Amino acid sequence: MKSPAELTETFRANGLKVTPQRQLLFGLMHGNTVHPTAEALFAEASARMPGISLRTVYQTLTDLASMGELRLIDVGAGATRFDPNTDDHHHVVCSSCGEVRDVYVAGSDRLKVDGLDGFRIEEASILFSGTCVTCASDTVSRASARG
Amino acid sequence: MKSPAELTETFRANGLKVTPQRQLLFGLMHGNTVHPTAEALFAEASARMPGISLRTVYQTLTDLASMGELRLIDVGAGATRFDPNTDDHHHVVCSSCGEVRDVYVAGSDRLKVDGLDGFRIEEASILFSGTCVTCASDTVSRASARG
DNA sequence: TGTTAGTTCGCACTCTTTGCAGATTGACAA
DNA sequence: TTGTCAATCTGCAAAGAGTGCGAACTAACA
Repeated sequence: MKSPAELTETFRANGLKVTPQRQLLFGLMHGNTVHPTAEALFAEASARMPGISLRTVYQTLTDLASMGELRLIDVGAGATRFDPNTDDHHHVVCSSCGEVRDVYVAGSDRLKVDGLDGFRIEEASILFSGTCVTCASDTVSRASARG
Repeated sequence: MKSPAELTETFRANGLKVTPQRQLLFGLMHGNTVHPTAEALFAEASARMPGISLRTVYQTLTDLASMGELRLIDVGAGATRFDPNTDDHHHVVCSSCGEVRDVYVAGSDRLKVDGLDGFRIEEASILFSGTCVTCASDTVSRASARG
């Protein structure tokens, strides 16, 4: 995702207005690596700008996504996550706490895929799921506490 | 997924009852390759057994999934799809019509993944998306009809 | 400073899925 | 065949995540 200043330019260039709400969201998303949900972002935004609406958060996030500045991630559980990292990458999600991290995969061009008959592929996304370090050690702690 | 007869055994062995509703659903899912949604399955089931409830369809599908007889697929658009194919495979979805097909991927063991620090990976799923043959030719037809 | 098109906000509403509870019915024993 | 009892079914309410809409508001530019 571009910087807040660059986004300001881009929005104006596209005939879109740059409102305080949007500037706040640009700032909250820039460099953000936690892959927040719209609700989470709304909570952060509300703390800084009481009265901002969830509707506006969704609106702005959708605008950014359609401009290619943001990627929507569906980890298959609950709400959509938003990712300002537009590099070619994939994700890993903790099935226990829901944490999402970016992962970089090399060698995917050498995969042999059978069954794509006729499909014109536009995208391939890999989602790893498992248990993060924190949740893994929590499990260990609880186990030893128990027994 | 096991055959309806085998599932009948398995269910009883697990203390679960085998009702007409369940038998119908076993039959509808066995060998099913269209990756139906719960709604779609409910429609098919209703045609054969008027009065069956959507709640029961969800219930049975969930039971089958937790027994490992069915896989839940989230193609990131609308409802969950159900897949009786329990082989190690992945999926491709048509972003135009929503059709889902199974694909088999070889070489995924040789992928180099960076960023999994500490995660204990339990699963990796690959989702391809693009345009299926039917939708691709439809687009062509419309284009030539227009021009 | 005025004009106007783009925004914001709140609310109603859709869609998918789940919780609940009373009525029903498989499964097994007698 | 009948009885018993836990498992199941159904319908309805409700939760979670978004989206459509319209009135009020406000950037952006002349």
